[in-house]
Amino acid sequence: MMQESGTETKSNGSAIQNGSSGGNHLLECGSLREGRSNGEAPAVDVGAADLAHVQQQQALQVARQLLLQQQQQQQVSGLKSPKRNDKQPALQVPVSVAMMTPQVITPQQMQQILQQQVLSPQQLQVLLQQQQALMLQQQQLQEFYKKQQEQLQLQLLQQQHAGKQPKEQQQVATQQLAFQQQLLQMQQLQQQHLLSLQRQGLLTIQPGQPALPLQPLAQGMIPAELQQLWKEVTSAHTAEETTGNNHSSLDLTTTCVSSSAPSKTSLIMNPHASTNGQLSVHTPKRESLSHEEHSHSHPLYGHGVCKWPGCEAVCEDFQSFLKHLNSEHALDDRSTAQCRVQMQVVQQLELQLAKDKERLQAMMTHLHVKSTEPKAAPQPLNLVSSVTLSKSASEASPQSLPHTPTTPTAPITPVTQGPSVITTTSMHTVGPIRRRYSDKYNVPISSADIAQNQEFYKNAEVRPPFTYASLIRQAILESPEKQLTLNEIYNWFTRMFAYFRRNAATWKNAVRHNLSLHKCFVRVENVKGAVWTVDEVEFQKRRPQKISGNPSLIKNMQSSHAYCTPLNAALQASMAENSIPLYTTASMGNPTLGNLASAIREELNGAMEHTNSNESDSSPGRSPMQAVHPVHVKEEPLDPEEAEGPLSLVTTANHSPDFDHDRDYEDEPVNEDME
DNA sequence: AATCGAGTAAACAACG
DNA sequence: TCGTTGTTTACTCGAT
Repeated sequence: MMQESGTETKSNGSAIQNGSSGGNHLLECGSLREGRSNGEAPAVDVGAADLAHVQQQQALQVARQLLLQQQQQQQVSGLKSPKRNDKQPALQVPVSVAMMTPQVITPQQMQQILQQQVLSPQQLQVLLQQQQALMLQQQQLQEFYKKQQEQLQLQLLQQQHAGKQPKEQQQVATQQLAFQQQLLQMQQLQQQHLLSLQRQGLLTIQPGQPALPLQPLAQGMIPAELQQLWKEVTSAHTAEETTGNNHSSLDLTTTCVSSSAPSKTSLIMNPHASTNGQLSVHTPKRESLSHEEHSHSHPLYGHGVCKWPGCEAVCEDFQSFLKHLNSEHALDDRSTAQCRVQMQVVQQLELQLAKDKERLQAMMTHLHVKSTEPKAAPQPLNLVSSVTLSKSASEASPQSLPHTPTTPTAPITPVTQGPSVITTTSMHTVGPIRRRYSDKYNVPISSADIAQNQEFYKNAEVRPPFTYASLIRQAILESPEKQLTLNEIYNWFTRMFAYFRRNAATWKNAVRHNLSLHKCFVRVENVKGAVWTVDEVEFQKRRPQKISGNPSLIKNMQSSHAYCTPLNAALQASMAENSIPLYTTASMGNPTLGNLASAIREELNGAMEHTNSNESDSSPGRSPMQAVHPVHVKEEPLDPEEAEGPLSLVTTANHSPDFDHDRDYEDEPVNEDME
């Protein structure tokens, strides 16, 4: 087991590297643009030539709003794209989102079409059929594409092992290219389809709007939805005639706005990304898209100002804004150019977002948070730097463990990390702990974290980021008499930390080892055996050597005047939030949370004290708990006869109100009645 | 590169 | 005899 420790750690490192490597290089969309310029033949020629001018304007507005909203939606959602293998080799043939998300009429668009009632039911039927056929094609293509991707990855894996460039890979790559071309053709087809719609006045697409081409597949309506919509509309269809001409200069050259934003990291982190290559984006509701609704949420209108880039024209109300929009930002070269600029901006922002996400991912990976779905577990944000699990845990439980769900007070998980990153599964793949922040003082500890984490560690099988020595000391200090038998220390571990409910042989050995090794733990004999106490002086002695790392942090800790004051305040606030009794002394009821918190704070204080080289142990930073602690300073074990005094009274007393006598932990039943 | 602290494993002895 | 407790050594790893 021990020999595997190193290898496992190394393998973790390699996994981390794999996980953070391989940026996605997306295909240029020049070919797409080129293909589109060639194919403008309308696929459908529906006789909708008599659209009324008013309706036309309305459709124009609605379509613009829709498309803008969709664009915003995509920006917010980080361009959801099919989730693929996390460990994509860097050589993987990249695919642009545009290719993976062919154009499909979105529900909003379809809704708009239907609401405008610009088509007869027969015409809609035709459109419906076309749409269904297109979607069927897309699904088939995407399935094929997925297979191709998997095949390619297999090839690449083999190639990595062999260190050569086999011909098969080139063949697969060629196939990939061919398939991508096929997808391009598919998109062109769909764009033609949309173009035809647009020419019929069904859709008015502002030039440069990337929404349509970027529309993810899942946002397209599934046939069932279309059918349902179709029924609704046909049942309520009135014979309203629609006439008129439309803008026909649909500018689709901006289709390739699909940037490289959906990087791998965004895939990993996107909680909505499903694993089957499809998107789990919620299907937008078929809500009514009246002007009133849009007037409150028009992306280009807010606070009485037109938000068109570089405009900022004041519009008294939404109607005037619409007029302004139609007049000033009509479909012309200028607006088109502005749209393109805006697209560039969006693209850059998406790129930046992708980079930042990737950076975050790398940071978390570096901090031993395994983000490989479905691994990783909820853990406190402040602990990620040091929370790792021993290999023994992973070896003892290679299977999926029935993890205890985290409590409501579980520490907050990193932001933007969806379930794909923070799940309750498997934390047992990480290497052994080498550093704990409680001893290193280089990670800021929030008191809220402490209080919350205590509850967290009770339930979540996450290794506490404290050294054995710190935990042993804490266990002893929490006891009323500041002394515990070995078995009681064991029980404290298992009671306070779910992690120590397994692999008992390992950590118990470590506890014994620490008790013997460190001078700060003093064995005191009594009639029925021996108890362990803490020599605070020795414990404080051993810490200065471990002050390390971030000097600025220590400086900050020192410079933050009255460090303990905000800590206490925050701690109390946090405990109040969690309905935890405030601690004042160690003898208070249920003092565990406060004690642990204060103990850790002591360590922080100790670090600060020792950085101030002239400080003595009796610095004002001492916690209330420590103030009342009787400090045992004994270099030699007590004479058994001496120990028969008051100390012996508590040797068998289970002082903790919630002491678990009946808890039977799986690896090794705790011997509760040893004495 | 050397050193140190921490974690892990294991051998061993004493003891009940 | 067996399990627990306690000590010690050896080793690895991460940080400095």
